[in-house]
Amino acid sequence: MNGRRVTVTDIARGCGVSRATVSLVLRGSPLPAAATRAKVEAELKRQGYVYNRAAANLRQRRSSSVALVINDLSNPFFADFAAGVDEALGAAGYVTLLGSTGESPERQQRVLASLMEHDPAGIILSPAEGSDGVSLGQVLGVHVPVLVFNREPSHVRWSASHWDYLALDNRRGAALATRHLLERGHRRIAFFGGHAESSSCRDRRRGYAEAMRATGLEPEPGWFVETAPTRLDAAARTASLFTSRRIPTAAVCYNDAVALGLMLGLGARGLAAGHDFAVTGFDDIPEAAVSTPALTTLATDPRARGRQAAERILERARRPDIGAVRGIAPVRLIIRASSEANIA
Amino acid sequence: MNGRRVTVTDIARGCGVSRATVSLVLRGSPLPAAATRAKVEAELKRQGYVYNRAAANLRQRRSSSVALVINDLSNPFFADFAAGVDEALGAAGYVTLLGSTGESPERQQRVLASLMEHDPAGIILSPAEGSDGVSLGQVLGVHVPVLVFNREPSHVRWSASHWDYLALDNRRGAALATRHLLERGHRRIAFFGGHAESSSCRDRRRGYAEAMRATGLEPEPGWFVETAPTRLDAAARTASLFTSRRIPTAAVCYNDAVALGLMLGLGARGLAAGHDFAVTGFDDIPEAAVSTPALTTLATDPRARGRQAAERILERARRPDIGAVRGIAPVRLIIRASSEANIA
DNA sequence: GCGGGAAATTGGATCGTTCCAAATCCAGTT
DNA sequence: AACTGGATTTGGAACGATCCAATTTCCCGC
Repeated sequence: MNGRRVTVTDIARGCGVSRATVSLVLRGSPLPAAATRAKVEAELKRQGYVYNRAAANLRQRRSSSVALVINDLSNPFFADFAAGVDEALGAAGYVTLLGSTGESPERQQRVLASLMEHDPAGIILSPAEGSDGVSLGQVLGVHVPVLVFNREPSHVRWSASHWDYLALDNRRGAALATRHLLERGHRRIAFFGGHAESSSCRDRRRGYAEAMRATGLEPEPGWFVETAPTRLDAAARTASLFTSRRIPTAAVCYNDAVALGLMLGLGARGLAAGHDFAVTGFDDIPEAAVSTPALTTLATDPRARGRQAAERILERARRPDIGAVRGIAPVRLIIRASSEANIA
Repeated sequence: MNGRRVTVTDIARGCGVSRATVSLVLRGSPLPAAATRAKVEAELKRQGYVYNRAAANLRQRRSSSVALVINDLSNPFFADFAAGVDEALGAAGYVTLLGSTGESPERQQRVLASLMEHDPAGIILSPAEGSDGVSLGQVLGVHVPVLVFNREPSHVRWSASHWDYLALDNRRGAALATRHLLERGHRRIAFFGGHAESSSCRDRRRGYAEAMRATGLEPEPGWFVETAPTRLDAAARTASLFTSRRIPTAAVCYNDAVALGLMLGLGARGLAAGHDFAVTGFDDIPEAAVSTPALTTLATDPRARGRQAAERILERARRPDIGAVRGIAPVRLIIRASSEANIA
């Protein structure tokens, strides 16, 4: 319980060799003689030595950590992503510096500034809503490798920056869901939920609209309903779908939370999702598989995305010279009962 | 994009003062004259200086990080806990070193060893299932403050250790749910689900039994049903409740997953939870509020637990001498429709 | 017994910061 | 002009590891 930690100097003194030799043993160099190595190793164990990586990193001018900044950890999608990042970083001998911002750009600035002081080898940032690329550029400086995940901050000149980008294939995902509903015979299909100005919502709307037009259908303005990306707001705005001149028989929803909210809202109007009205989501959160009805949605494998992000940032740390990479991760349509509705 | 980071020496040279003076300015000491301070600050901005906290920590022999090791980040309960920890640590100027173990004790050992090398000011550990206190003691050593969250590793001699402990008030929670059902007039109440050997299940069963006896009722052996803590297994074992000589009219469930499973199982037997049979859960997962019927359960506020854990570990880092603390966090009964059943 | 070359070991400087004791500065007194 | 004492400033040694050039040890053949 008393203070002072054991250092290489203590070990060196304890077994009559120099600090340099102890250091060689610690790093598994082949230089030390077998007998010396054994002697040192015994002493390390005897004194309960713990390596001080901070000191080593200082001398070696390198870093053994990567910062991970997450906008919303309580969202299982991001929590899984974080787990994936940590898993891959750990396997590569790096440690994860966590920062969560709770979707606040101001807090994000503070968190990033604090993490930068710990000299991370790279930064994986899932930006808070409303992040500004210029402010980000200010805290992050120009030296540290950065990977932006999932959504685009405003005012980023990607062409001029060295930031990597990794996002889901929102456009194709929404198109897959839309085509699925079209194949089931639906023609009046709405796009429900999300903040229209967010980059992910824009992309999903675009995929939806393209799939519609590819079948010769033009989405009506009344079929776009904007909501907060939460169950509650989605439920509250269900009515908006039924004021349109041509009432939709199905909806591609911005994400699962919104879809579940819509199903609640439909229930309140006496409509059964999956029977009177078809619904699809996005994300495949655990609840999607067990809701009533089970939700047709797009699986994104956030854990694998996390591993991918970690590997990419480490690769960039190794070779800072290569140009920025834009990665779009595939999504997979999972068909369940909620899209089984008959056509009204 | 080129290498070399700016150091105090660069700043000192850049504005003709000594390193020591720059350091004083950096730390906001009142010693430097206003004019000097201004000059230095301008230079700091001009060169885009970033503080190197690792170097400072080395010199000052202190640490500005706390390690957080989580058994299962993809569980929203723990993800929320992590968010709370990070929030409180960040507010106190500390950084979170994250490690996730995926419920593997072996990986937990590796993760802890790696984190220890970064010299954290403390460790918050939510142990993997099957953790062994002796192995933990080996990696953690005896110097670093430790707080164990939520479950007890085996073979820990708490009386001899300096580890803090923080868990939910399982016993009182189960008692609250039981009393609630008793007040609604139920007399034949079962305790449904969970692995009897887990510490949390033991505690909850105990709270239930105590509440029953306090009303002069003796729980019958047939009223204890063991299940895996999952929806599926709970649904499958519903029948066991109805083989008893005196068939229960209500059940206190081990957790929400089990309760939701039981409600499914009841439905399959033609019974409506909340109408023909009363059910309570534990955890208040997001789904509990929106299931049909909505689930009466115990809210545990994991985020607040996280803040609490962070504050406790920082307090201990400040004063390592005080004895170990065992903390039991309150839980709150949330009454919803699932416990509204009439008495059969 | 000795020169020579490989193998093993080592002292001292260094990473970027802070600590500390000592040095310098600058009125204001005598 | 010398002196005083508070306010500022500063050089150099740490912190715990690693790098590097230099030194010591060891073994071999002659």
